[in-house]
Amino acid sequence: MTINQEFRDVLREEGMRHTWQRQAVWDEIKSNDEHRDADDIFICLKQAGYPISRATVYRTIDVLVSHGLVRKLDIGEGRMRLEHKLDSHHHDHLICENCGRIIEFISPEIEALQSKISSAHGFALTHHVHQLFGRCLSYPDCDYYRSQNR
Amino acid sequence: MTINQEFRDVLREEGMRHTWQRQAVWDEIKSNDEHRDADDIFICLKQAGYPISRATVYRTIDVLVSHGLVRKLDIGEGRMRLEHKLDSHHHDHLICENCGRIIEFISPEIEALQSKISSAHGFALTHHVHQLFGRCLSYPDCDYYRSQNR
DNA sequence: ACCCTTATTGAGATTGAGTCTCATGAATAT
DNA sequence: ATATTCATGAGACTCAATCTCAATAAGGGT
Ligand SMILES: [Mn+2]
Ligand SMILES: [Mn+2]
Ligand SMILES: [Zn+2]
Ligand SMILES: [Zn+2]
Repeated sequence: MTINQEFRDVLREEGMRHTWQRQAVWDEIKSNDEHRDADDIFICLKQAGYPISRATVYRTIDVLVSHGLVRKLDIGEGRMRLEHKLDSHHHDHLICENCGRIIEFISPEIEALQSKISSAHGFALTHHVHQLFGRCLSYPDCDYYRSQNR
Repeated sequence: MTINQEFRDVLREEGMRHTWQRQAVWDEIKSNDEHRDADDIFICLKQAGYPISRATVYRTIDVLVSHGLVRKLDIGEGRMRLEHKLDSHHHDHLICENCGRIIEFISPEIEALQSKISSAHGFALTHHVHQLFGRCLSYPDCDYYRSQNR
């Protein structure tokens, strides 16, 4: 999954076709570590000159998610954010309600407690959503960052 | 908040008017402990014969939420579920992906860890979203329950 | 290289939860 | 009772995401 050739193979193993559209969406999502949404990706590709359709971007994102290459993140905005799973160990998120910053955190203790709670209730845990909302006091530019990022 | 007279007062303290529509929405939400959505409430009221509008149901829910009487629950279905906060200490949810059951859990350990993580990142925590998705092995009627509840 | 089959695409229509508009109606204060 | 002003209802509207379907192109076979 680190080089182009591999993405072509991931698709072929499922009998799916490798198109420049799919490659372009995957490349764009890989290209940075922010938590952008589908329309961000679409706009980037259009501005880079690709004649791609919004529907194809959405469809490709679903392909990437079903192959475990991308994760959708719903932070209650009415749209999905995305993140590639290349260098990723699982993590959850801290979200600043003022400036919008998204900080990642890992807590083996919480992960363990989740498993414990699930089995205590006779649940086979498949995944979880865990988000902490607040205000990032530690970033002095919280308000400035907000003004810069919509 | 347990008797009618009090809801009228809650509204009046904010200079808001007490209408039968607001009372009916609040009564309906109070009437059971499931996690229904706005349209469930609307349909119940219509079937009970109230000539209420969908817009009023949505608006009243927001009033109830802002007064701390109701909590919105987003479990990634594209719509909000609701729960009244009458007998409620804070809790989070286990959600069965097969039958749709929603089980409540409380974990003081996790709550404490959340605070710890937030302050470690210089965050002033305001609220959190924590949901465990899986399958409820402990309920033998999981499939049956699913078939009964859409 | 060329065909053929069939997955994929693009444009725009559609969906669905939730919000907004604004004329009409109702709740409260005096 | 009247006046004031907030709340309501019907339907238009928003916005992310999905769907439709005719046109296109990927990739296996020759
Ligand atoms: Mn992340
Ligand atoms: Mn609950
Ligand atoms: Zn901030
Ligand atoms: Zn179940």
